[in-house]
Amino acid sequence: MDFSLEPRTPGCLILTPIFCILHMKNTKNDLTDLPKQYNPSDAEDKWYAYWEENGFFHSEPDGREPYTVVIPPPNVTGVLHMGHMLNNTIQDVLVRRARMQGKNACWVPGTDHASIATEAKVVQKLRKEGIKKSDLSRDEFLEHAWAWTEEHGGIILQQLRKLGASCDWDRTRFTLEEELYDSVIDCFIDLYERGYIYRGLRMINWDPQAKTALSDEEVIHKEVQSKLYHVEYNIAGSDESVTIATTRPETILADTGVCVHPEDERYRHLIGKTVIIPMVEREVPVIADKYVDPEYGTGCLKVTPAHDVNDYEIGQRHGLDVIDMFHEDGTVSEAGIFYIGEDRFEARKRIVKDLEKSGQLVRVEEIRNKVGYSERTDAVIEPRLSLQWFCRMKELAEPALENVMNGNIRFHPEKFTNTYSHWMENIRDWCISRQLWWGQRIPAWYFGDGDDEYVIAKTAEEALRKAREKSGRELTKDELRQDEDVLDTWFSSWLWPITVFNGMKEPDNEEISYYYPTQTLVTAPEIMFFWVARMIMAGYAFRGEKPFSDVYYHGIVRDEKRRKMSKSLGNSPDPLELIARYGADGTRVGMLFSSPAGNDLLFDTALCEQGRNFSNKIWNAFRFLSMNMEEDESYTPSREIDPESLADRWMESRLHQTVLAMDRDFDRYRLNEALQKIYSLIWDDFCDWYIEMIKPEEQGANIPKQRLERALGFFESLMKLLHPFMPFLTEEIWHRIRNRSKTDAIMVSEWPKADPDSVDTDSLELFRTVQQMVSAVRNIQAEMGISPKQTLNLTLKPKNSILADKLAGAEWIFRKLLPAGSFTVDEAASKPGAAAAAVVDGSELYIPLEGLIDLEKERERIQKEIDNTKGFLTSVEKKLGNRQFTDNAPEDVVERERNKQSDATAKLEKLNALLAELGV
RNA sequence: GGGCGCUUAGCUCAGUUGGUUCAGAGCACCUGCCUUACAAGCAGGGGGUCACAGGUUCGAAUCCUGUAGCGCCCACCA
Repeated sequence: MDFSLEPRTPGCLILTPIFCILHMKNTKNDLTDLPKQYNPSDAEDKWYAYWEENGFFHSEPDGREPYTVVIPPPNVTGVLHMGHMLNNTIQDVLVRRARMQGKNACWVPGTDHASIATEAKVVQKLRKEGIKKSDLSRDEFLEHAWAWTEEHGGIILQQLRKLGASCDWDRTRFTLEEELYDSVIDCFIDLYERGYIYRGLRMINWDPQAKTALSDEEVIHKEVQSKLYHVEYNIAGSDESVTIATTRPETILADTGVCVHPEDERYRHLIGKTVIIPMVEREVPVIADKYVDPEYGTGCLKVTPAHDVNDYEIGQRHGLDVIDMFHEDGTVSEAGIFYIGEDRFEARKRIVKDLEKSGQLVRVEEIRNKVGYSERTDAVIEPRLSLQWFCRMKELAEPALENVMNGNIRFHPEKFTNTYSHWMENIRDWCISRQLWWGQRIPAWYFGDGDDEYVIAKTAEEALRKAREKSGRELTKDELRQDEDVLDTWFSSWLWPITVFNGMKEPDNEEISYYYPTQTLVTAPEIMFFWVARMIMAGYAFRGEKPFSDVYYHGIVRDEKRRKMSKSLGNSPDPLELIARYGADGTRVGMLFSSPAGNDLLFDTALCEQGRNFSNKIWNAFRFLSMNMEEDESYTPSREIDPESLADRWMESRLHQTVLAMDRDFDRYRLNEALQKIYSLIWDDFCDWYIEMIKPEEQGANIPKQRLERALGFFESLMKLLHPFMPFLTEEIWHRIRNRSKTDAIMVSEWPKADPDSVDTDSLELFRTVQQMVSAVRNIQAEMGISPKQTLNLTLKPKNSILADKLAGAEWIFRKLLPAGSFTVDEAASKPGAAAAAVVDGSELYIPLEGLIDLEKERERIQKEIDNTKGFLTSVEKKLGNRQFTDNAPEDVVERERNKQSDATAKLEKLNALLAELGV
């Protein structure tokens, strides 16, 4: 195996390796170099190349705490779809944040050889070229497969770069590369020696299209409309007959018995007699077994041990013959006697006709039943008796179950532990051999005439030695035959967190010791059994330790109609087109906005649009700040706030508040909530209020230098908090805000520290009052139809003197946000005649509107307020009037209600007074 | 057949320990604004019996029981 995953770069994906440090232009109001709209594609390739060139993605073991994530390896020949987009966006957000927190973040990328899927694709491709797989030798076929893999392999990894994935590309692995291949073989041998792996004749799930055995997990049961055929079987040596119901009449040809319930009076007399199978005229015994449900069908069961799991078991119990009537491709074999060479479903049609002709088809009933389909080929699964390799699971499952149930491994959302435990408690042996060529070949070597004698060995040499030892014969190399089959893909994937660090071959190497156990696995619940559960088992089996601490299950990406996005439906947007249209950042935000853990994502491009708009908002916020820079002046963003400025104190508090909340969200894997918080902080708080407040007093003037530097300081922190979600834009802004050294990237900057002491609740509260007052004025402007430019004289009547001082100090804010002519704060103010008024938080505000006011409208406004307040007050008073409440509720709750009551009462009084002044 | 989950504004969904205007957010919608960062924008606004029926409690979107509808997982009923 000499396959290197050197990324092959398709033309459309060439990354621009050109990088130049951007210098901020301090050209006042010269916006020629800053377009009004943010253009993501310019920035994205540039910054990705920058990150890669500076080795920011690469991790080496060191003294820091590791944060390791292994990618769920996509199929090597796959292309990026929306599911990958979501999966990898989430991983990237987690990894980027961990990196900024100072952890040694290591995200290991790679691809999966996807045995059955890839082989199917290669077979299909060869068929188009007129080559049948059966015409090729194993080696010839593998050559084609490798060629295909090299041609298509790694495209998906290139595409992940477009998304911004901060994978450690130096660590890219492939499940079929030599080291991993070897590890899988070692694993097989080890489990064999420990007694977990055995070879046996079992009823397995056969895929007649792929011509291979499958595990139980690869069978999908679907409910379908079927026909239940009632067929008459004659009793030998009598005129009597029994009617038997079956959904698969073609298998009549392989019947070797008829079974009834031992206590079924209708059929008791038949037990021990002989029945003649229709068509083939074979005489088979009538047996009794409690398995039969007398209520179902006719209460009489035909037994086909070779083609049904239950029938096989019944056959075993009663010593029935086993007649296998199908070839491996599902066509009828010689053993079927009739319809030889016909497909199973064709044979079914024909036998129904023939039975009808012979008068043995009694009736046909429409029913709904479950039929198993191959997960990969969608072929109807044929239960088939076959010699396969199995892995015994019960003991392996024990620690895997225990450590999830006791919280050592946490699932997010937690509800999936139920599904997991249910499966683990009922786990069955795993069929691990596949009749394919693309995969790790089973290291079993047969000698002698049959398949009974074999040894397990890694190499032919070793096998020969062992075989000689075991047989006591001087065997030659030619007498050894290696098993033709390969291992289930998942038999290599379950080692992924170990083998990417070479932990099978060198269990104590520095890397595995440092990076393992990994931290978070991000995947879909669909593959919980295929992969997650098995990785946990392998973790304990081979390292005595969990493979990861947390599993984040995300949902399926669906379209607006809740249909799963798929190629065949054609309802899946091309991720690269989305990135081209909305930017990688916009697309990432769109994916995360509506995607709490565990929930399906109803994808809508409107969400990406929102993400793109957000990019533009940030871009323009930066554009505005840069407009205010003096030419030839250098600016150093500052996190020293002006303690005199309410705007600064408030913004500082909001920042710390948000960091605290985001950290909590991240700890609980609520990524969308963390995103929404930083989104709102930037848009609603920083842009809509903070920037508005620091705008220059006069047109044409610039924001004073220190104030601008503080704004830039805030902006930098905001960009850091946003970086895990929108890596490209934030990096772009980061470098534009100030000239930086080549290695000073936001992606390796420090995540803001959450400090509860920096949350100044007084300032938050005061600013909230100011906001409400400003909004009240704006409401009056809107409702009265007053132009926002119309100068207003503003009088505030605060509820107390402390607030009076504070509001007086905030005059500049009111003036900045409102077209205030005069501004008065007076505890003893009385309302001017023709004025609009509002009550905010116990304080009043008046706007004289001589000539502008519509008294009737104003009355309506006030009356509406009164009605609302009254409603609120009565509900509070009702509560307080209830003795049960005041006696039983905690003191502070009652106290709160009392406060509400007095506040509302006061407000109501004021409003009534205002209304009275307006006259009736 | 067994298990798990969901039902909150037109749509998609938050709502943690039952108690702060808790009935919210985004989108959509309505009104007014091209206010020199941003119309991909700004300001203002309307909209919900929290699926239904009971119960526990001073108090329920939140806890319990039942009903209906929907979804998912598991299972060998011909």
